[in-house]
Amino acid sequence: MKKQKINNAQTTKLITLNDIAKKLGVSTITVSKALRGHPDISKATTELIKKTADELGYSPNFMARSLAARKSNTIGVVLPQIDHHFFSSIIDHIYNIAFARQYQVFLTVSHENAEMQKKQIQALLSMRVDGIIISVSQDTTDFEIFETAKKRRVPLVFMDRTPDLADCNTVAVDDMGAAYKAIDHAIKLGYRKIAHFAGHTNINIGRERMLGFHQAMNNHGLEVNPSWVIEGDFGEKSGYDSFMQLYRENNLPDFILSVTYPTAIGIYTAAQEVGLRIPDDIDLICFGNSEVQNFLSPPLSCVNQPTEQLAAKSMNLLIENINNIDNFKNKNIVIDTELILRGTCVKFNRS
Amino acid sequence: MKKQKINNAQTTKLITLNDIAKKLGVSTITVSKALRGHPDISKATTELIKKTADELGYSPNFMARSLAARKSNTIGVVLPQIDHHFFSSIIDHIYNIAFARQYQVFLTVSHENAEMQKKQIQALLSMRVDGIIISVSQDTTDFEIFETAKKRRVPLVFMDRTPDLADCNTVAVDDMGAAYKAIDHAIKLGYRKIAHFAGHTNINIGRERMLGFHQAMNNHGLEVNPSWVIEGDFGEKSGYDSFMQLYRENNLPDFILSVTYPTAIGIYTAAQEVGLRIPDDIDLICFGNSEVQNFLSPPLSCVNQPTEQLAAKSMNLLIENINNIDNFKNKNIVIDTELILRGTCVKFNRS
DNA sequence: TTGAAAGCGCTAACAG
DNA sequence: CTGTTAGCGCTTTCAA
Repeated sequence: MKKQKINNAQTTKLITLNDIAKKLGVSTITVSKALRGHPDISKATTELIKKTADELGYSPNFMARSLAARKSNTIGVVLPQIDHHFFSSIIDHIYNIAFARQYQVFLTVSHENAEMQKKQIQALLSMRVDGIIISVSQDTTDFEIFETAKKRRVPLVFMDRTPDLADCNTVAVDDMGAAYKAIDHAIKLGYRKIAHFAGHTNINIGRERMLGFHQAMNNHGLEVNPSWVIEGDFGEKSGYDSFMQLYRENNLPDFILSVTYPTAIGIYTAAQEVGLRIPDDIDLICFGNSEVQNFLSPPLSCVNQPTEQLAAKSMNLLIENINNIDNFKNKNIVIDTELILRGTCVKFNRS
Repeated sequence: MKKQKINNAQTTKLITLNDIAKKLGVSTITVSKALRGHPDISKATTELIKKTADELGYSPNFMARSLAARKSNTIGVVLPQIDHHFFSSIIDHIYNIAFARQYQVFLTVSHENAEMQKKQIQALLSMRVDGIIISVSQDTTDFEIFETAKKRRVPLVFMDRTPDLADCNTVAVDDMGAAYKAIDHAIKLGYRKIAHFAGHTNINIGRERMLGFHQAMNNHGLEVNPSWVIEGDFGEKSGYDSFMQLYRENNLPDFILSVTYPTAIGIYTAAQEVGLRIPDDIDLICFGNSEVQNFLSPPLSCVNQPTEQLAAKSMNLLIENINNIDNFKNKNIVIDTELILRGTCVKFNRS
């Protein structure tokens, strides 16, 4: 007695190349080639195969394809945050470019946590991404995982936030120059009691901004008051806390260079809370632009970090590297910035 | 003469299960099991294998694993935008939950374009994701691709923005109730000349908000002025344009229910441009909360849409469905909202 | 222009 | 507790 094979509901089998091949009486490989538009196959056959595939609702299996081809056409992106205009704008552009260039992108968010970041890079390597764009988490001190990627010959591009690593691809903003510009501007306005709410200085952006700050002060012959240089992180709370600390010490400056836009928001919150007016009682400027800054009270001036350029140059660099793994020479790209002046940092308000 | 195999630099071969197996003199499958912590394998062997894998720098091949296991442990997420607090906050929570539940997530952004959205869903199906969470693009009118996913037995959860589709999983906010609450509040404040800058009404959120608006007006015996109900999209420009249109017609209302936060920003821009003050000359409230609304001038009141709940309930529902594909009954989950009152929509400003 | 052979790296099912 | 067999769906040689 023959056993009847029950084609139960669970097994709604997906159409494979083979199914199409059988139905058409050709070989699997012919179908494979036709579907990819390979010139080997005659136009007529290609047409027929494509049509049949459509009718059957064929959907190529990405896993199988990548496995066999040893290429995933996928890039990984590791960002420290996503719910922050700077990064969401960047990722937005990255998706666009990737789409145009036929790449899939795997985005992961480390939440400023180096442990997570490491796991995520491992996962990305595990998915055999062709390359990775990464903006490192603020607490990154261990670079081993980057070396691992390198050893595996998976190209890396560090974007905006780069580690202290010799010979790697970087695409960053001229942070030092930008900080210099901002402080220079403030001093020319008349400010003298100038503070810097800095981020982590183990990350390039924190360090560079700090350097630019000091350089501008020096060049103008101004001393830096150490209690006005506060290292924190890049978040809102950090801005709030730093402000409050100085307020309690009755040691508030006239002007603050805020290391990020969220930090500036923290300063706004704190100032509002203690009844101090911006820019009259205390003035500031921050790094990072976003549309809503126009509608803050007062509109917040900033150093613009061009997200589209960051995204585009990072992608180009990465793809360039992917297409030439063997003798690629790492590049370090620096992008210029400009001051965007709105309601803060535009005039000296103390008499 | 024997040919010498040259192990050139290009071929930095990745370690495979087999390599580990050979080195240890065990079988591939033993290694496979050990690495996955399968109870079949003795503790000692497992330890040894894990150690060796580490030393060799083994990284499992996700493609091969998924292909063989017929399960990718990956979910797809399709969002209409990302550079917008509402969505970036949601995706943030989704990543967190996915990580905790051992899922990889593939995020795609449709940019409010149904064509793109379709391609992206196809790509996701091609990657054999286990399920998809989607917030549909504003111009979605064709639901075929959703049916396709259904046919392929890939569970779908529509989040926040849901299509007119019978029998599907949805997680949404009580938009009608929220709009009602907002308008009810405005009317009680004393407003009578009330407008609604609506989004696309082919999408549930646009339609529901519109319904709530009308219902509240009706219940208070107020007539709706048709020229004050403007359908547009969910973006900033739409808010700006609608405002300007009414301004030019000299037909401005007292109060606007703005369909999203970006639309409200558009209204702020327009008002500023023509020298009208909010909330004194014209008042408003919008859907969607974000921290910065506190710092707008004036602070913008809103209907809060709890992003964490949206993310969590969507993920739970999806995973529940994935784990029980066969006899899962679709669910429709509705989340309550609340008014967050700040500097707008708090008092009637006309005499 | 088409196809056959071989294998990508892994795992399920079962046998020992 | 360990291993064998078979195959996931596709593509890359290379031969016909």
